[in-house]
Amino acid sequence: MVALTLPDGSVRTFDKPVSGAEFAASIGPGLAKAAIALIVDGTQRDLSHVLDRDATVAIMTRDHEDALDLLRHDAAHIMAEAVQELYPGTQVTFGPSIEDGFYYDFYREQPFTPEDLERIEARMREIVDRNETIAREVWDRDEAIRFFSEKGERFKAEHIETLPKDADISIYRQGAWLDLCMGPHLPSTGKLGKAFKLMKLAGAYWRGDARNSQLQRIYGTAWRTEKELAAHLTRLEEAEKRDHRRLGREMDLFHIQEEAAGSIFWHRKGWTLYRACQDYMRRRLEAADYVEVKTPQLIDRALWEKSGHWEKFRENMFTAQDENDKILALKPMNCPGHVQIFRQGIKSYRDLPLRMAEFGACHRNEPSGALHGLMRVRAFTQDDAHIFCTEDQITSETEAFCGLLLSIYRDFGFEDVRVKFSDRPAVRAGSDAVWDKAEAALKEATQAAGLDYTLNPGEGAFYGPKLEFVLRDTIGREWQCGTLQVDFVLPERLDATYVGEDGVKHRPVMLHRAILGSFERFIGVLIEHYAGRFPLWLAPVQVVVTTITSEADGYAAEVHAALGAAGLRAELDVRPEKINYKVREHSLAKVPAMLIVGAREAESKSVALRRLGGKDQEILALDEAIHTLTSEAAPPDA
RNA sequence: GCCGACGUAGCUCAGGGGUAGAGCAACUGAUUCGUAAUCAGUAGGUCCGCGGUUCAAAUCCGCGCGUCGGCACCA
Repeated sequence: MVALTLPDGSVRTFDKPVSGAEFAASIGPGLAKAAIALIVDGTQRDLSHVLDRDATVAIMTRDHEDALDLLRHDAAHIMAEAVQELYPGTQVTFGPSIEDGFYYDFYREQPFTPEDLERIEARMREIVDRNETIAREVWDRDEAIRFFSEKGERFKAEHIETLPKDADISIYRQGAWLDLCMGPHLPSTGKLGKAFKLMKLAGAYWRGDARNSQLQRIYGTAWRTEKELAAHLTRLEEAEKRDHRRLGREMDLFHIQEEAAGSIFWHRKGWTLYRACQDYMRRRLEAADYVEVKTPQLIDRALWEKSGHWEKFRENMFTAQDENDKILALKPMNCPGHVQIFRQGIKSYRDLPLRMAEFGACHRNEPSGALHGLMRVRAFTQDDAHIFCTEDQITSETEAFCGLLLSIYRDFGFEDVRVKFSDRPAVRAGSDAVWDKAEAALKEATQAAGLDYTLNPGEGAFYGPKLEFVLRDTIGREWQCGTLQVDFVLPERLDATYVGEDGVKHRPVMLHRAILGSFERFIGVLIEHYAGRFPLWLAPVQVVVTTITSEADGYAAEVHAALGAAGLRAELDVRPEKINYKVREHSLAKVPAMLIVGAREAESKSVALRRLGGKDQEILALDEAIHTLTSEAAPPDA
């Protein structure tokens, strides 16, 4: 007797073991047809899995929340089958399901081309039409290794060797093709359906290690229905429209050119946005009792040797030589400079915590393949600060920092913040006792600030644990911006001390912290988050005054002057164009507000206020319009 | 840095061994118009750079640079 409990609590009993497919059929023919897998006591199984003991069993259909993963994983297998049919000699490696789709990494001497992708996709559709049965087999380990080795599948053979000795070696066979895989899988290839598409070719390394073989990765996307697929493709187009590189050009914010790869040419409008952010940050830091400093760009190699950067970070540092061949490095970080300021004069415990901020322009020689618009650059300015404090102050300083960070993110329109906590790495400086203390302090402070965190075990810096703050934007993408790192090492290396209450010299702890991260990156995130439609306080041009007829030109100039006097960033457009044309142009330029004036407005000293994207307009007295706009344009901390 | 693709007018892109092409933008002129494209005309090019092959190279080949998509990297 086998008693199987369904999720609704009902129990069905059978005289002898039944397969999942038979179990589904016993419930109903519709379910038998829709079933794609089982969940037995919480574990996913193939539909062919034999239920031979009492269990709780759910039948998974395509509508189940985990079904997409299964479909995508099968899509990866079907792609691998198609590739090996079309290109014999290609070796398979791994092919998992990922967010929005799947990929499979292949080893093949000859590169795949975009045309190959079309052929592969067409073959995949044939395999779906063939509706091959997918069957699980359990093989003997040595036999499996021998089989794959003889086939020339050296990556698979190597992989089996690294599996635990007691692991089941399961093989999935579909038609004439087979692959080593944990499963589970769909009952047949036809169940995948048609809602998939191969997307792009990319390089990847075997086991993710740059020292290993270079593999060719093919990415695809797969969905339950063709409608979902179409929606996904539309989402990608939308994301492309808000790409900060595209908007940066369209909105005349900045550009990059090859003579300065990785550095930004900020145009007038982009620089206005940048300054709005920087002015805001400066006010917030001042209000939070930070002091602002400025340290040198070029510093002698000797200091970087002392700080440890020369040893740990040399690869990423730009250097210059003076006339005596002395080597200077462009600073990649501000910390050593800040310690030099701290060391001037004698510091007492009464000076702590000392919060030293700098809008520090840093240069790092990032690998060429890493550069990406504003998001990954070689020259950037951090909203950097170092808090010199005692060990006892770590908790309160961290808590205050988290509060400040959340408030600032909220002002910029980000409510959704995730925290990653990275604890001690294998190779580290400092005693376990100090690490215990620092890790505990960080955790405590994070919780006190009301933040949840996920653990990144062993990912801390060699000099201390760290927190990383990740923003989620309007379309759900995540961006790492803020960071807080506890550092016991640098104060020691660069000999920073303070005199304690006991009259004896002590080492301060340094907290490295940034909220926006770099202005470049953060502005990139802002552009994409708002799709260029900035709130008034950030918009480079806040309002355009424009005319319906040239009769109103004189009045429009008065309005423009009044806006300027009220501190608004206003432009005047008196070109003799149709109003439709001008509205369209300024709308495309994403100017948040337009004041449109014609003969009527000139007569009554009023304006027609039109909001970006708005359907209609509001007729207001000029004073009233200025009042409305100036109050909206006030930065959130004002 | 690695793999692949790409680099032609301000932008988006076509072309391809023998006067360099379109749309939009720009400029000039006309149009005075009520909320997302008025009409006509004009001008615009080191076809990424450097070498090579060729009677002839934007086109073919080599090297370099850059960009894009991934991977690796992100102290």
